Amino acid sequence: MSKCEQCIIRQFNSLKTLTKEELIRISGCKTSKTIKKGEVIFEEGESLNGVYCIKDGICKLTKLSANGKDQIVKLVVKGDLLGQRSLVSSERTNLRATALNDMEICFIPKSEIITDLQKNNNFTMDVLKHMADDLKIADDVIVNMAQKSVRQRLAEALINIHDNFGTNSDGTLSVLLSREDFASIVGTATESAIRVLSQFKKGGLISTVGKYIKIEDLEGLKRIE
Amino acid sequence: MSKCEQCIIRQFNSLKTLTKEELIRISGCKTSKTIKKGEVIFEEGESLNGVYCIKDGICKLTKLSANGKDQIVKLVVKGDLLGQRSLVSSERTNLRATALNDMEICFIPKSEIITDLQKNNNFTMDVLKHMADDLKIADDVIVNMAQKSVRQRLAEALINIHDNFGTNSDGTLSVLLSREDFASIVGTATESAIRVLSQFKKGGLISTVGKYIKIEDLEGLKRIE
DNA sequence: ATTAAAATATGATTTTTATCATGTTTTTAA
DNA sequence: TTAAAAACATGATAAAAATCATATTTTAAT
Repeated sequence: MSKCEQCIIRQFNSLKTLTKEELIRISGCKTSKTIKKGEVIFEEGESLNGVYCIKDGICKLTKLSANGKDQIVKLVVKGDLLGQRSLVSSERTNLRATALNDMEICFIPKSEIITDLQKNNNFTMDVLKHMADDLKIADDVIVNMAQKSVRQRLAEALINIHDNFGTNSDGTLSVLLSREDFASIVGTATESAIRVLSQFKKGGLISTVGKYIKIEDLEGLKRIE
Repeated sequence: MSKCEQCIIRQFNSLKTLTKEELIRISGCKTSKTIKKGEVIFEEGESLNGVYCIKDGICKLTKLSANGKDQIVKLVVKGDLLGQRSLVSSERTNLRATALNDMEICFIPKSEIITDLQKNNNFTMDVLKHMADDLKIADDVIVNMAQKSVRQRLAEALINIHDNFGTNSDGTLSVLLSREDFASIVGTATESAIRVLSQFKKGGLISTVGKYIKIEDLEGLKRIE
């Protein structure tokens, strides 16, 4: 099994603040998992007793609304930590995590990492910093959901995915999402998401390469009213 | 000037985790302010170099959307800390804070409290816990904004205000908001908020006592489709 | 390879919500 | 106290988005 202290991924998240000794201890108690596309990592309402470090792949965090539709709240990618809230509160998760492609993840038991949280203030501060960033982003999402049209939200979703999750060598968005997923990010009906994406394509704002989407006119997308 | 170590308000927020010595030091460098209704405590984009402890009153945290409308992201009341994010990051605020009624607040400089954040792990952990709670609430708001109708969102807003901020002796909601504020919480046009509240009143779900709103049928509000 | 299921697409219609218009009431300030 | 401004109210209309219906295409399973 691979060792945390030799894993590059930790540089991308709060684990980078741990000392070599702490990492070796964590490494000894972590478990690695392979998750297949579509598989659920944890359910809404489940008790998490640890955090996941995403070594590879992407997953969506969703919440089931009263109307029966899933809302995607966040996309979590390679390098991110998953389930940080479980470190702080003993509450159950409020979100479900589902793999969007095949993933490699490591599970670190809460019992082990909580020691670091209590002793290594650098670690706590870094977790806090990430949480503060997430909160700021969440506030922005609230404003967008409340004030912008479906077209605008979808245009922004494309731009966000482009900026935050990168592109393949041919310029297509590396994150592959179904139209239903897009609808679930934007908070609209699947048909509406399909319609708007078709319009974007007709308007030359995006193009498609197989199932992948390529942004052709970033400025145009930003200008959507 | 009043002393933090004798102030009851701190029991409601993370300051409760500070030791008596720490409190005395904080007390020596804090400044008290009176804020009048409608006054802005800080602007979006301002650099905050400290946190505010709300001794009395209520304020709204808003963000200006590209369409020129303000969106209320959170209501902050007596007992809450304001500007915690400034403790963690040196970024500018992403929200504006405006008093909804006359307020008493204390300002604690970042330079002083940051020492505690670095040395007193209980304090850091409590701030972290609050941030995690806020994040969970924000996620719920995102889902509501994305998936629920204006009627539902407004009904929930009333219920939230009732549950979290309490009522006056006659049962009216203690938080007094204009119809524009309600619209800004729910993310709708002011006219729509007025219309829906009128419907709720006609339907016997709420009543009004002067400018105050009273919930008459809590279960009915919860049943709104 | 063939069929079933899932995902994508698009039209027609209805519902929801925003916008515009205008009037009334309440609050504020001179 | 009175005029002006702000807040509240409501109707008419337009725009946005959801829903329903029905194809078509793609993917998965036998």
